[in-house]
Amino acid sequence: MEQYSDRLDTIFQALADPTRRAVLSRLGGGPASISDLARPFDMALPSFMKHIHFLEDSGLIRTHKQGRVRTCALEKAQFSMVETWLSAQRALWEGRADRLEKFVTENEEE
Amino acid sequence: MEQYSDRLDTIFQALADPTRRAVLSRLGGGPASISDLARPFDMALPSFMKHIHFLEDSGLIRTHKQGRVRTCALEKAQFSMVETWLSAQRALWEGRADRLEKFVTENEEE
DNA sequence: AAAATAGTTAGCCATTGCGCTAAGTGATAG
DNA sequence: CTATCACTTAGCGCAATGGCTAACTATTTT
Repeated sequence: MEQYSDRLDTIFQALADPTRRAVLSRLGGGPASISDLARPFDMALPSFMKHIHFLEDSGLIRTHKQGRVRTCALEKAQFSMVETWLSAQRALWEGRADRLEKFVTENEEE
Repeated sequence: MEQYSDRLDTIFQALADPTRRAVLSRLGGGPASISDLARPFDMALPSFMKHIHFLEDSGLIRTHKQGRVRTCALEKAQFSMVETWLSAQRALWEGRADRLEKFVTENEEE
């Protein structure tokens, strides 16, 4: 359970970019193709694709190609990593020394 | 309300590093000095200080120097930015077209 | 079959991130 | 008043990020 931290790294970093967050919001409404997703952004396609790859590597979206079209969809479950971390953090503030706290501190301190 | 997105950038990026998350967890237990915080990490002090500055710039911690000691403390309120974004995201999945959704989409799409 | 569409690959560039060492400052301890 | 302590500043090096253009592949459309 040491890659828990690595996953969080990647997820938080995926979320640290406005383009990627906007893509996630868009996908909240349902799946979409790369070009549909890219349209609102003033950015060359290859640049945009990097964001898609980043999101896919983080596990926040999954994609699948059919014919010449690649469709992207949210991987909602991945968001719970963030929620778990936040809850654990709150648990610490509140001085609760429960499972959650142990789990996180043991996995975070290097 | 255009810097809402910039704030999120900085906050998420602050969270995208295991050292910084560990510091936040540590501070969850109460304020601490720089050297106390740095002790567990196998890292030169100036390197560690960059993390502290990053956290302070993100607003997730605040610090204050007295004599030669700088004390750091959590700025818990800042964590709600993340929670708000997550809630908004969930609201989108659930097709709820409420205030939250509008707020986020209007501020995210560039 | 030719043209248009939807991605993809390769490579360049500037900036930022994250580590380091060396040397400096200002407060406190002896 | 000298030494130590707790940062702080300056600057270096390397890898990753986020943008670009140019050129390519594979699928539809016409």
